[in-house]
Amino acid sequence: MKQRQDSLGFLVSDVSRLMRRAFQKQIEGSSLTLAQARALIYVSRNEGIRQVDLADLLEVQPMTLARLIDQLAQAALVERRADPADRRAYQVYLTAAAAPQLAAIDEVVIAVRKQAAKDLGKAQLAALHAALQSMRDNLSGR
Amino acid sequence: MKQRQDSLGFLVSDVSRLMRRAFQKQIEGSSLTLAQARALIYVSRNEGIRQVDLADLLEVQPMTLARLIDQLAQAALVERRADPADRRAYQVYLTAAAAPQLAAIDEVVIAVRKQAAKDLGKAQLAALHAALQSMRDNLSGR
DNA sequence: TCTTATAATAAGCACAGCTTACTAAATGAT
DNA sequence: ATCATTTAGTAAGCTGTGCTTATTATAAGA
Repeated sequence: MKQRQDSLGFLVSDVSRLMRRAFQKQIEGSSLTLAQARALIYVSRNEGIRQVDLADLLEVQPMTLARLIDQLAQAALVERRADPADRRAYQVYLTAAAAPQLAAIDEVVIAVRKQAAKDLGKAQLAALHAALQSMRDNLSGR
Repeated sequence: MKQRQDSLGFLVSDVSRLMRRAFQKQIEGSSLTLAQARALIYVSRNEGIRQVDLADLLEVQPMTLARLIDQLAQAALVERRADPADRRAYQVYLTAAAAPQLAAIDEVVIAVRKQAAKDLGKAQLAALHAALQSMRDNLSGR
């Protein structure tokens, strides 16, 4: 055994990188990146959301989100519609083409989790989830 | 409560991003990035290691590691010495300037962990660590 | 009305990884 | 011994994902 004694932060960043790698390998062909997939999922759960609110949900800067929406719009998976109540703002909606992509994402997400967490029991998985969520809350500083 | 129901992968990537953000904020002035810090720590635990072996330990491509070593060498924190047994290879050593940097890194690492994991008990933290390590092993594909 | 705040974005930078292609040296096969 | 293959390191350049700063148009508050 390797006795690496990594600190928590480095460990999380490792796992994140490796999960991204696994994701990208398995979603090959759909040409979606992890960040795009995440944004798409959030749009699907909040159709009609404004960009600024979506950015807040995703905890990224508005500019970061704007580019993601650009990419998803170019792939014809979402569309911007003018907010009737605010002429500065857009509302983001899914297109019909999004459904199969969302299904594909879901499959990959499940497959990656299966691979990564295959040695964890149900209770361990739940504990892990709770711990990570608590960490995110503590770090999000908002 | 926000009821986000994120999948494990996205959650890990969130936490990773937020921890990186916290790290960079706190290590301000030392001009080290997270990846550089990680590489420096690994050098400190394996002085004289060859680059290719270090890359393997860090689970990055040799090219990725070469650039990290470039940066650390330019900051005069490590130095390359010719491997006496293989004229193609370098061995990587710390310089005297590395010690205070390593100490600073350690401080920040501890501070970030404290902030992130402040709601986790000792046992929970240990379980989290174990779970993440198991995930890394399952994903590292080697 | 006039000032300030907000939504989106343009421009451009930083970080951290990758692939491909190359050189020099080591290793293995014939 | 020679020749082919593999290996260590790196140059060049791309990608993904985030950031900051500044600009424009609009909305909202004083």
